Amino acid sequence: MATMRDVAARAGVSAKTVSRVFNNDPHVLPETRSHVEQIMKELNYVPNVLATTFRSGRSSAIGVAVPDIVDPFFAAIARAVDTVARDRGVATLLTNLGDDPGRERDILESLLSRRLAGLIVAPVGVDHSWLKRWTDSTPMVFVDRAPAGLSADTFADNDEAGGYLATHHLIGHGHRRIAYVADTLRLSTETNRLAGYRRALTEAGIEPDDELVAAYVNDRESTEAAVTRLLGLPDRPTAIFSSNARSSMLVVHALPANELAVVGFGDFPMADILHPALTVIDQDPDQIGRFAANRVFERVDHPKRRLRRTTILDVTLIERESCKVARH
Amino acid sequence: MATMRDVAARAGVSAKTVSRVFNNDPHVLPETRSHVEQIMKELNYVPNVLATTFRSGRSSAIGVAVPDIVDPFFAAIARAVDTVARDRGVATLLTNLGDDPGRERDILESLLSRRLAGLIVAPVGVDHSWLKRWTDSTPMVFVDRAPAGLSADTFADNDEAGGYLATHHLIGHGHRRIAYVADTLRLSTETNRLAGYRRALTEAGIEPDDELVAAYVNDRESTEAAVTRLLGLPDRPTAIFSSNARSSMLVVHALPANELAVVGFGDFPMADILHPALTVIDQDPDQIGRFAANRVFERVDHPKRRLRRTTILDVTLIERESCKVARH
DNA sequence: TTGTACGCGTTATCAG
DNA sequence: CTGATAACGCGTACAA
Repeated sequence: MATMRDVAARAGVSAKTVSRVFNNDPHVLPETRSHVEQIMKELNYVPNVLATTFRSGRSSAIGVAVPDIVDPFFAAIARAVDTVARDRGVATLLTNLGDDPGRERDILESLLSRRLAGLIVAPVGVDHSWLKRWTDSTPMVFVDRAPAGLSADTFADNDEAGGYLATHHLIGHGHRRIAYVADTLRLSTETNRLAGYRRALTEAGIEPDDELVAAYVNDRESTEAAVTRLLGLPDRPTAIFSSNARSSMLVVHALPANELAVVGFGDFPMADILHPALTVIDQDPDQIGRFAANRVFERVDHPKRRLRRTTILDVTLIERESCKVARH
Repeated sequence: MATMRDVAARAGVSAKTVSRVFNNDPHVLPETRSHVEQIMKELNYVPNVLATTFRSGRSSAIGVAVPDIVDPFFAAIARAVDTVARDRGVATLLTNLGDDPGRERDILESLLSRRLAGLIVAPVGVDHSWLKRWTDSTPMVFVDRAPAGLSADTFADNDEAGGYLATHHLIGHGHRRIAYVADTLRLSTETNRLAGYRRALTEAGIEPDDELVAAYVNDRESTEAAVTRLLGLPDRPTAIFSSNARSSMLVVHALPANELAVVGFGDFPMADILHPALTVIDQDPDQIGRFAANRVFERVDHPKRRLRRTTILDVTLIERESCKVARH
């Protein structure tokens, strides 16, 4: 591993000159430059990014932290960020937070202590006030969910509107007994979707019924149990609003085909090939990722510029077939 | 951002003592230790990982580079690596390579120049000889595909056996005209699967027919075109072997339901919910990720230990319904 | 145009 | 057990 000094010694110049050549400083004689470049090639010189970052305090990488890389929604956000960052010659470092809120701080702090140029987080924790210490040294952007106990740039979907849209659409198809299926109800995204669901019902003169809300649907057993319970209800539902993609996949799997109408929150690969093809609320993770990445760079380039902190993105309904299943 | 010196000054000790406390060096008086710990808490001291890594040369992070994070196969590998690394208190930095072989080197070199403890790569490039320069400073493990022009630890699936298994299974269901659908034919994984396909045919006394091989199936149009061509053949196929998950999703989408029997290489979410549910060759990405991560740490802990370089993992056939579609 | 001195935050060495 | 000093590789400030 050749260092700058090695190159300098071999080229008969000072380390500083090598540095200048590498950073395209114009104040170098063309002949000196080409000579040094020659030696750099010979020695296969690669600058130690660590030393550069350490010295300058400015890193050329941004971090992305998401609850679960395997979730196509978060994967798509990450890829979009990577695309934007790469255009700028910036590397993207992705990390999995997992679903344990208690670990979030350790993981994020380990990322931050690498002195990244910026950080994009889809949080799982319940408190982010401890991040204040980092906010003036590292631009931070939250996606999917806003932070708790901290004011920061946020790009989130209009979950309430999405919940409303889905439910309203099912009501439009004549349904009045509509079940709500969720994973955890701890996160604000879920509670907002639930609120939208309730608003649509109330607006249509339907009394929300807590018996129709099934939470903690996150694996095959819990889904089977929830579906069985719902179908066994005396006044059983004719439709289901599944509030996240993972639950949607599970519900579609557990439900006898064409038994109930279904609308899911969050599109996923293959949703359009199912029988019946699943009607969904689309979140456009690609857009979220691009916005978040651009915001990070905007904060890097213009630290003082004043910008609206919170951006709520519209969601749209993609109508396919599952919403048209007839009421039994 | 308090530094070690700040803590040292406030605690009335030297920086080295703070360092010792932080690194649990036993040679510190308990009272000194608790006093320093107190101050560290007061000042919210977080060590600068960058400086530590820079100085010591030892990083506490490993890198993972995959062609596409959104592909559930690679995402699962990455998550498995992360799980193993976290148990060891090591952070995982994930990066997207994209499908441009030309960019691979830049991206990997940018990761390596951060002086990671190890690197796990699912390569997309055609030459990796340039990596030799890094191999003695950074343990490297390849997954999914072996490197080209470089000898390194590799955990790959038995692609040839998988291709054979799938084709043999279809032959067992009475098919003799079996099409082979692929994305690129550039990568060794694909050519090995193709070799297995040919071996199964030959072994059954069936002459491989190049007209039945459709390559470059990677988006909706190319898939439509390929399927139309295959179905229009005078002696048209009665079954398809799709050699990767992405092609499988596309083929299943483009094919009229129950028109041809299908077996796909690589399982994916929802494959079991399709109509008919897709029979697949399962690759167990979770196992690959765990193996790769453990190997990295083994190389870190025991640099001199001699280990078998290449590990070929068995694949299995998950029989569902799509292989049973009758011959028309 | 080029070079010298110094420091970023931490750890290794060696002395006390 | 504790501290002073040097060094990791590079960039900044200033001098030549």
